[in-house]
Formats: sequence, structure tokens, C-alpha cells
Amino acid sequence: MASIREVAKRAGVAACTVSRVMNGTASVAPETRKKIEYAMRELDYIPNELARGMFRQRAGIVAMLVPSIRHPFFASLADCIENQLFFRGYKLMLCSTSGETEREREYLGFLKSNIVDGIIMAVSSLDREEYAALEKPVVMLDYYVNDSIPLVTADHRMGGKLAAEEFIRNGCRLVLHLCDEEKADRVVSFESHLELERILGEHGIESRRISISWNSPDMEVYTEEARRLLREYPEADGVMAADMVAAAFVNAALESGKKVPGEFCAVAFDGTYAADMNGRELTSVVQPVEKMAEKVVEIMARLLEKQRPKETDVRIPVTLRYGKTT
Amino acid sequence: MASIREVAKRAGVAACTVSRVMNGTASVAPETRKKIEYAMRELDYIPNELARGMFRQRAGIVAMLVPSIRHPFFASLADCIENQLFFRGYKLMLCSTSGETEREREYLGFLKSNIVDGIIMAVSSLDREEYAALEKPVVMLDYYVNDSIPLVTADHRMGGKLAAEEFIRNGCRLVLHLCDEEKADRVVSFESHLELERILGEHGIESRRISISWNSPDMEVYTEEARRLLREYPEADGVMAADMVAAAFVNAALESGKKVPGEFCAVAFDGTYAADMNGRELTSVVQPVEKMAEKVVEIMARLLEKQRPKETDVRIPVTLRYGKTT
DNA sequence: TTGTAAGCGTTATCAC
DNA sequence: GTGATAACGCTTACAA
Repeated sequence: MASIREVAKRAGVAACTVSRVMNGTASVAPETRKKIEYAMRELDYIPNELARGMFRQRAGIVAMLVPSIRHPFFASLADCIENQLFFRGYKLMLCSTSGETEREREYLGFLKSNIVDGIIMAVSSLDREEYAALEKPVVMLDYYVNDSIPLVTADHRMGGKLAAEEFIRNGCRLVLHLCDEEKADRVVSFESHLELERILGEHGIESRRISISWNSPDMEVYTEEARRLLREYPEADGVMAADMVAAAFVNAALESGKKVPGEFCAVAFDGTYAADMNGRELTSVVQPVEKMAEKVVEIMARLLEKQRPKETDVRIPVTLRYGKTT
Repeated sequence: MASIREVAKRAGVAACTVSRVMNGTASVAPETRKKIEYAMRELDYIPNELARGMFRQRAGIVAMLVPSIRHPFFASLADCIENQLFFRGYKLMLCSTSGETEREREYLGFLKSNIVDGIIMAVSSLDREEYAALEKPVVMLDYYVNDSIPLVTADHRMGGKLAAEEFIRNGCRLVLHLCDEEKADRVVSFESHLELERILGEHGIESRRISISWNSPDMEVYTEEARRLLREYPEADGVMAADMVAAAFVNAALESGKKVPGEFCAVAFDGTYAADMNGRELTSVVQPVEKMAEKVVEIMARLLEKQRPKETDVRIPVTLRYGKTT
């Protein structure tokens, strides 16, 4: 691997001049430039980004922490984010915590080690203090830390409202809604559940909040759980849950002879391709993944350039997409 | 960010002694060690990996190139690979080419720029020569380049055989099978199609090979295409395709009043969670993602350590999982 | 056991 | 317009 000095020697100039040609940081005589460009081509010279990064103290890499890459929602989001980062010249390091707190912590350490320049958090199992202490570019998805750490999230309250209204329109009497475990009350997405409960309550409709872990998406597990819950709540006639879980419920309901819709309604939360996979497309609250990715990366880019982000609390409207389950 | 020199100054020693403590590269007097460890803690010192990488000429990062992160198969594979890399102290940079050749080429450049130490290719739209010219750790999934670039792949021939036998058992007469575009004949996965055709042919069963692009998985597109093809081949009574595509076919077939199975059979290739999402789980040829990831990373790790890999052509057996579509 | 000095490959500063 | 020189933070001879 040719170094800048070898190129310089070959072109009969000093290393810094080669650098100037590459970066256009100063004017170089046309003739000198020619010689240098020739030498570069001849040696098939490619600058060493590791050395550049070392000098500038930046790696050009942004990490994204997710519970599991396989999860359709995070996979979709990661895809969009990678794309946005790419256009701005950053690379994506994708880190799967598998729901392990220790692993999340280890990944966070990448910031201090200068392995990455910033982190996008699509997972959050630590205490606020730990995130607050990072003092480096961090953008949270779905988890409020404090006013100085930007937050981007879908408008979950609105999602809960849209779902509730749909259940009401469908005349449901008992709606199950599944959220992510105990820590649920720390994330913004929990608002959809609160809002759902509130509105349904106002209309005299019952609801049951149920915890489920979805660190690693597995239809078999979900389906088994859905069957169990439908046995436990035989009068349930509605469910709100993440795409795959909602799909599992629809399958289980059909299995047990219920009509969907009619006797059982489902509203999928997220609205990724997973909500479409079922023969009957699921009615879903769609998180605008693309737009979220744009916002996240826009903010991250500003932070990386040491600028203050334009917004630090972005709530992006969701929409209700009508499918065949309500 | 404290540097090693600051730690050294604080502990009243030279920088190299601090380095020795961190890396255990030489014996250090217990007392000195104490002082250094104390200073490190006091300054909250974390070594700068960028500088370390620069010295060792390695980033500690492996890139994986995929057509789309969202695709269930690649998402699953990436998840396992990230996990395997993590245990060996490497990080994963996930790169989505979106099917664009130029973008693939740009990502490959990461090797020469020292941005990553190795690349795992789950995509391949370039000519063999370009891969052969890389001269750095590269492991191919599903695409044979030459004997010196290791290849890991599921045994697609076996997959084709298993699928064919299943169609035969089901008494199918015309089987559609969908593969990825023109370049299809360059990847090992194409063998499943050849084998399917061969065996079906031997049994006097017709088959049609159909090209489809799946760079970005989209159920709507697939379903529309499935409907169209079922209209074009009304006598079709079997299909082999990637999970999501197979699911789309099952949905379309049911829509058009066919019984599944009975009048129409489907064998999904891949067997990710996507094959389970449909209420009727799809009969599928399961690629052992976990095992593939293990092999890939094992080989990559050896290459990164400048050792010769134990195997350079790994074909991992697939299995047939019985679902409700045959 | 420890320190000095050089170097990894790049770029910025300051002369000339 | 160009070249020396130093610096980014770390590690490894080589010396002491």
C-alpha cells in the first residue's frame, strides 16, 4: 500500500504538496499537479482513512444500536439510516444488543474509544444518567433523556388515538394491547398504550395491557403467546401490537374460528412490510420510517459538525393504513 | 479526552510504561502499575482506538455488503454475523448497495482505504476480476470467484432437490420458480433452480424459470407480480421462491380461489421468520443462517490473522421444513 | 524495570 | 507555490 510519501518521492515533491492536491487546500502549480496525479495513478495510491481519521480525530462512522437487526422495524429503519448516512459520507456500524444491558454499555464505549463519532440509539435499557454522561453526538429514538439529547420519534400518542378510534368504529368491547416489558414506561412509544387506554376508557371500552419481550422476533413464540392469550381472554375482540405480533394474533384468531374482522380486529403498530405479509394485509399505524431516518441523520450530522441541531424533540405524525383486519 | 501521555505524566512515568500496563507487553513493577492504574482511573482514561488502529494498520471492523438490510434473509444473516464478530472482538459495518453496482464498488474501496479490515459479500454484481484483485480478506456468500477467495453457501443443489421431491410428492404438473434477474447464473444459489428443473424434468413435470428483482423487499410489488403470473400461467400448481415471494404467491393463489395445498403448492426458499408470518406457515427449504454465519466469521477471522482458512468452499446442508403449503 | 526516540500516514502551520 | 517541521495518540525497538 503506497503511502503519501512514496507518491511524493516519485513525483519529486514534498508530502504536503500531494496532500494539497488531494484536498484542494491550497493552489498548486498545474505542472506539479500533473506530476503528482501521474504518480498517484502509477502507484495506485489510495489515502489511508485510518491515518486521516487519526489526524482529524474522527472515524467517519456512526453506530446504531438496536435490539435485533432482524426485527422488521429496526431493519427498515437501519436501511433508511444507512442510506442517509451514505449520502453524507458517513458509514453505519450496526450493533445488536440482543437485549443485553452489558452489551449496550460496551457499545456505548465505542464513543469514548473513538471507534465511532456518534450513536443512534434505537434501544435503551440503561438509566438516563448513563446517556447524559456521554457528552458526544447521540440521538435517541423513542427515549427521552434530557433536553440536550435530541429525540426523534413517531407520534405515538397520535398512533394510540388512531388505533382507539378504529376499535371504536369497529364496536370492539375488549382490546388487548401488547407492549415491551417493564421498561415500557420509560419509552415514548408507551404513550400509544396510555392514549389507547384513555380513549377506550372514555368510551366505556375495556382494555388489557400485556407485556411481551420482542428482542428477537420469532413468529412461533408470538403465535403460541397469541393462542394462550386468546384462551385467557376469550371475549377479546381487538388487539393492538407490533406488526409481527399482530399478525400472530390474526392467525390465532382465525385458527380458533373467529371472523377477522367482524369478531376480532387487529391494528398493527409500525406498518413495515411485515404487516403486509399476511394474506390479509393488517390495518396498521404506520411509522414513517423514511422521514424518521432523515430527521435522525440530519440531527446527527449537525451534532457531528459541532453545530446545534435545529430541533431536539421531533415527533413525526403517523398515519392509519387500512387493511383487512378492521 | 485524556491521552496516554497525560496519564503518564500524572503517574510520573513515561508513556510507554502506561502502554505496557494496558497491553501486558512487558513486566512492570507492582508499585508503578498501581500508580498508573490509579492515574488511569482518575482521568477516566480510555485508549484511542483510532490511534491504535493506525499503528497496527487495522480498524477492527468487518463490512458486510447486502442488497438491502430489510430483506429478512440478509437481516437474519447479518444479525448472526454481527454476533459472531462481536465475540471475536470485531465490529460490523453494514452496507446496503440497493442493487447499485457503483455503490458496491465504492464499498469495496473501503478495503484499500483501511476503513475496514475485511469484507463479507452477500451481493455480487461485479465481474470476478474485480473481486480477485482485492488482495485483502474477502469471504463470498453464494458467488464463486476463484479458488483463493473462500466461499460459504447453503447447499442450493440439495435445496433444489428437496423442493423438487416435494413437488413430485404433491403431484404438481407445472412449477414456477423465481430467481434473481439475469446475473442469476453467476451465483451458486442458481443451482437450486437448475436442480429443480432437472429433477422435475426427469419426472415429466414442467417448470418455468422467472426472473424477479428483490433488491428491496416489498410485499405489494410481489403480490401484484404473483397475481399477474398466476393469470399468465393458470395451470401453475406449484411455486418455489424466496420466503416473501412465496408468501405472496400463496396469498394470490388463495385469493383466486385455489386450495393451498391441493390445487397449489408453495415451497419457500430461505426459511426465515418471513416464511412463518403467513397464517399458514410455508413449507420451506431452510438455509441454516446461524451455521453459515459461524463459518463465514471463522474463515474471516483466520484471514484477518493472516492464516490460511481451513476450508475455502463450504456448502452447508439445508433442510426441508414442513409447513401448510404442500 | 523503565525511559528515549522513532514511526504508523496524514494534515496544518509557518516559513521561504 | 512549495517545503520543512510538528502534531494527532499509540506502540515498539533499543538503551540504560
